Amino acid sequence: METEKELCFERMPGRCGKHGFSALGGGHVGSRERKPGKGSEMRQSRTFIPTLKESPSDAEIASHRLLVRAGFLRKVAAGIYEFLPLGTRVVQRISRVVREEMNRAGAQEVILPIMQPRELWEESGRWAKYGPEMMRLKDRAERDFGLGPTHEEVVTDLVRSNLSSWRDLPLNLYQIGTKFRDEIRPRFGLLRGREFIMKDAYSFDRDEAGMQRSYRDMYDAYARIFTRCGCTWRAVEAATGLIGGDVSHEFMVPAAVGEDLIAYCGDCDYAANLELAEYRRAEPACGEGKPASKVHTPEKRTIEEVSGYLGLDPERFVKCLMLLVEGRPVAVLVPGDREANESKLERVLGTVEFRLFNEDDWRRFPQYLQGFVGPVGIEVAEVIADASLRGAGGLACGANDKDYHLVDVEEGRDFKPHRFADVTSAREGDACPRCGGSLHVEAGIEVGQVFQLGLKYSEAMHCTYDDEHGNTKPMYMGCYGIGITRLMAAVVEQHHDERGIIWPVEIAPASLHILPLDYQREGRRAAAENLYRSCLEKGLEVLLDDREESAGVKFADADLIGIPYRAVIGKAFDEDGLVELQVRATGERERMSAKRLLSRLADLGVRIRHEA
RNA sequence: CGGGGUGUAGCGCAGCUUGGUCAGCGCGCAUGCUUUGGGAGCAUGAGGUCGGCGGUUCAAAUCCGCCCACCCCGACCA
Repeated sequence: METEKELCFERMPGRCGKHGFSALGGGHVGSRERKPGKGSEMRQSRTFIPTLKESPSDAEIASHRLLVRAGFLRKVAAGIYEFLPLGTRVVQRISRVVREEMNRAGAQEVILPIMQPRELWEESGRWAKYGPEMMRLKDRAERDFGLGPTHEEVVTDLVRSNLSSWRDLPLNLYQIGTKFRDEIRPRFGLLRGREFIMKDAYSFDRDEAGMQRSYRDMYDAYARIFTRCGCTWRAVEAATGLIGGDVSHEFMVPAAVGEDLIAYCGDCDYAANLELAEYRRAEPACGEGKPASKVHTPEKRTIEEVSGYLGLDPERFVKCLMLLVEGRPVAVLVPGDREANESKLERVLGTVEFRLFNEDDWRRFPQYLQGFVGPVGIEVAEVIADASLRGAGGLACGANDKDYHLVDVEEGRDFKPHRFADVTSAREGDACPRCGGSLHVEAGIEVGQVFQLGLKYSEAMHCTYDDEHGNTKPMYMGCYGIGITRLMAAVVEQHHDERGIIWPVEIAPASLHILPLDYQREGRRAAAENLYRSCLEKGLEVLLDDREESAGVKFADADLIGIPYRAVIGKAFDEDGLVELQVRATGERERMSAKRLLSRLADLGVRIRHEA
């Protein structure tokens, strides 16, 4: 019956598509005539919101669990999800904020393809470099394609072939679309999916200063976006990884489930991903000038074992890590109580082709005795020491002799690294590299990253322009990403309680949830319908729970779904004709007339929305 | 890719050790009546190739083999 009505409306001239759903909802209520409002219909009885009492067994973290339970999300395969109506609305809300801020910053929206020809990726060198994380496929003519994990190549190609004058720069193009990365291990629901929605933007400038200006504009836009989305966030210096470039910041949402660690200073504004966070080294301990001596340490191999056996602090040890770097052994020296930092090593070594010795490597190079290697007298292609070991004395280390260690070793006297570098991770309490203050370490979810790419892609792909003097120059590029769906999960991580989600108003699937209890009671029902209709006419996003469910069910679902404000029509209505406004976040309740409720919401900062 | 775990109704699970009244429970769903300020009650009912293939056996959800999917830890990483 409804289908017929819908079809019928579609065929009626002069009706635009966006009211199709209104017509459907309106038809359901009865024959009352009404003008279509600005807001879109959302009657719970007619909206696909399959809530679950129990948590799905594969959901571990709050955001995943709650988004599935509240009917926003369903899984299709590992790391691949369907967004149900409520989930889709949230994606649209976030996208709207992103669009507004991107447009305000002067960027222009485009739509770029997800399937991209191999040739473009050959040009940038990333067809070979990207590895199996890029999903590759062939079309019927056996041509190679990749599903875009990111869009530098395509957008660079677009710009180089259609723009060549300095007058047309700067330019900033962005899109909001689906990305695919064949993650080695998808996990945590939306936080690390394979298919996800991302906003990516690319700026093109005439020179470095222009690029820096574009970068700053994007950085500021990001700050506004994350704040509007209700996040607590922190921008940190970041590594550039596969995207490339020199300067980069990540936008992190602090959360225990975050996969990144960040260090930030309690006293100044220094903040960086732990992958590159620096710290100020303390003055190295010096020895008492005693000559190095050999001590018997039978079967003591780990720092823990040897330090316990010799009664020396682990920090007085030199941990000698054996690395296989492009097939050659390299020794890396770090203080015994410190962890080597893989991404720092990557930059210091200038390659990603390295690993810690595995069992085979120890067998292949029997001159290195596992558990007893040390810097003194070691024969190896290169010895790299962490900066904190420069000039240190009174050290203990492996003796390169089975069951022996050395003590009273001094750097400079007993061994000399080929070079010193920063190869260890900062940790809680270390000194800030800028101000010497105390560093803190916390986990965070990366929801956005901005890069100054420089000339990496424009030179490789000949993306050039002619300047005012007729000289051909490569464009300076930047790229800027926001994980829309990841942000959605991050917000839930930050905003939920034991009962469900608590959406920030700006990105909530609706602003107001109307809960008429005992819907059959005619007075209540009419009041709910009236309130609903005036909300729609005002353009307020509203969900009406018109189901014949018990009060408990309605409250429980409402808590789970997490719409920020709730209008309960129940007892108070019978007694005084009032509705009760409830605040999801705080549980506050206040009785008022339906009329006042709307102005009250406006006072509370609920934005009246118009259909996009 | 290595290690561990799980696949039984839409969801959550029991049953598997010891093969045979073993196709079960709770929630959800459908119908009817009663209920409606915190996940209601009664009654009736629908729904499952027990992940797939093969094997052992008189007999397999249960034992064996292979495969697949999903989850966790690690390696790895936008």
